[in-house]
Amino acid sequence: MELSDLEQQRLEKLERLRERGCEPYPARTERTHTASAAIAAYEAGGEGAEVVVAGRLRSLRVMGKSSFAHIEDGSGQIQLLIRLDDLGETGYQALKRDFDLGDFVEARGSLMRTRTGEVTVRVERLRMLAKALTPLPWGKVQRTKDGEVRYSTLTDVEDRYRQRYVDLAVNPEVRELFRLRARTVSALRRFLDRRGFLEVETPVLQPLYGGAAARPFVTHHNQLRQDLYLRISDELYLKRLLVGGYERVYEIGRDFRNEGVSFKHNTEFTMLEFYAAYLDYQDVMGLCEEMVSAVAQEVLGTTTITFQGNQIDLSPPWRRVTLRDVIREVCEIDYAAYPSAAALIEALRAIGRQPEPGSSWGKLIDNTLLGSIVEPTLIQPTFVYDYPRDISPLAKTLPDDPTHVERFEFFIGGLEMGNAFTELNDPLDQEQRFLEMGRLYQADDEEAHPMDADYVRAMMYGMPPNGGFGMGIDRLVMLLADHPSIREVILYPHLRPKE
RNA sequence: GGGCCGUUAGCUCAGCUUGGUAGAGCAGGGGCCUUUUAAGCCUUUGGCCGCAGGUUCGAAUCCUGCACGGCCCA
Repeated sequence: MELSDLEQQRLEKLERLRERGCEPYPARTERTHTASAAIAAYEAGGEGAEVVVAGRLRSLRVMGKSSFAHIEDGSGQIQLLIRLDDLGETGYQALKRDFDLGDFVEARGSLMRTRTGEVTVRVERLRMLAKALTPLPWGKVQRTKDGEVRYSTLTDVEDRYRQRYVDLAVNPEVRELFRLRARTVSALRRFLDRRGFLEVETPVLQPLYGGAAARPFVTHHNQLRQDLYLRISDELYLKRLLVGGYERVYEIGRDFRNEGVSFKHNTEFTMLEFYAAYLDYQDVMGLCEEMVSAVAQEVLGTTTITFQGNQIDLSPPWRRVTLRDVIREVCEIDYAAYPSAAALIEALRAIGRQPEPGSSWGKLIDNTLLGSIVEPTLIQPTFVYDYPRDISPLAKTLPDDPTHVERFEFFIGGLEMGNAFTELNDPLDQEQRFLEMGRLYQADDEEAHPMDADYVRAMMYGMPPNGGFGMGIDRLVMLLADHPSIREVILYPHLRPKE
């Protein structure tokens, strides 16, 4: 391994420690208090109490015969006072020469308060727990009465994503962001668990993909000599469970889509899907707005959030508008007046749009009218409902309009957050839809929904009427954390290999 | 896929317009300093200027291509 000059210097320090009989990577520690627990113990009358704290050396102010340091652990920071008189000549020299910012250390000592009022451990023994050979790119931190100002820390996004551990070590707000993400997921689980949903796990490797319009990744099982797809959604496996007799199921898991990346797309992303027997899509809208606002309340303590400068009110009820009406409202095109792809393309050209050639009527509505034109305007939570039948092969047709289905998507902050239907549970209709999809798409279009004969067979045994729902967790976290990029809220976003 | 921008010390960034031996702050090394907190003072090390070509007596700087990343558009 090639060591930089700075790393070489630290290696020499490590060797000096070893020569003196100090193991730089001991297996065990004797920590008695976290940083915040030690401070709490002092505040509870613990002046002079013995504690052992441990953490990463965050700052070091060495003076001739007395030094101050801060160490940081999972709970926060605490100051250490290290005096020559307390440690002895050898120990104090070691601190000055062989300890660096970034090292994990353990300090035994007594709790006190300094002249400036900060609770501090007066150290009697200082021990290396893990020598850091590579310096962390910390900037200095100036603590002011309103918080802290940080200087020149790691900011390059590429470095931050490629070495997320460094990003986390150095930028506390990034650590906080992923705590928020974890709290979001657990709040979703709690919400669904309380309402009688059963959490299940379905296959990630599937012999047939489905449940969404997307290109899959393909992999291969060697022994079985079988090609498998990484799932693009959980939908078809979850609904089979309703046939099995569960009334409410959900899954939170990773889906994979083999398409371009953007500020709102990562190739693998986390999806929540749930299915509930005896609910229709209007009921699901109610559950959805209740769930999202409950999660915000639990995670942020409020249902009013700010996303990219917009104040957004997540409290129910949310606006409900049909797809046809919202498109008419935003760009004055009534797609019902242009019942063919060719006519719709003309109408789009007339307002200066260049839709992708060869798009079907439904795709023009979904991608161009809704995705490009309407979606960015939907800042406040909005349910857009009743979608064209030919882009929704798994949804039940409207009772009074065979060209549309009982489906909604919902939008917040100009982002598409999720998708839901009154699920189609008529096996013969379902089979027809699969066949239709096959005719509608080119033979080589991988976005076409392949026929899933076993799914139809499951439905033949009887599937209760039900409402289904899917939501991108990453996007919900973007919203709650006010981050405009999906990569910021994924620990290890997909990047091209560097070399 | 297209356009624009970025890539210089471990980190944050100047320098490029107008070509002439590579700069700052922090971090690091040496020294002083027993209640500091961006500690302070003195001193000092550190560079494949993203990669590959081209122009030129001479390129971090001008030109071309490539890589990675960002933003915008499709």
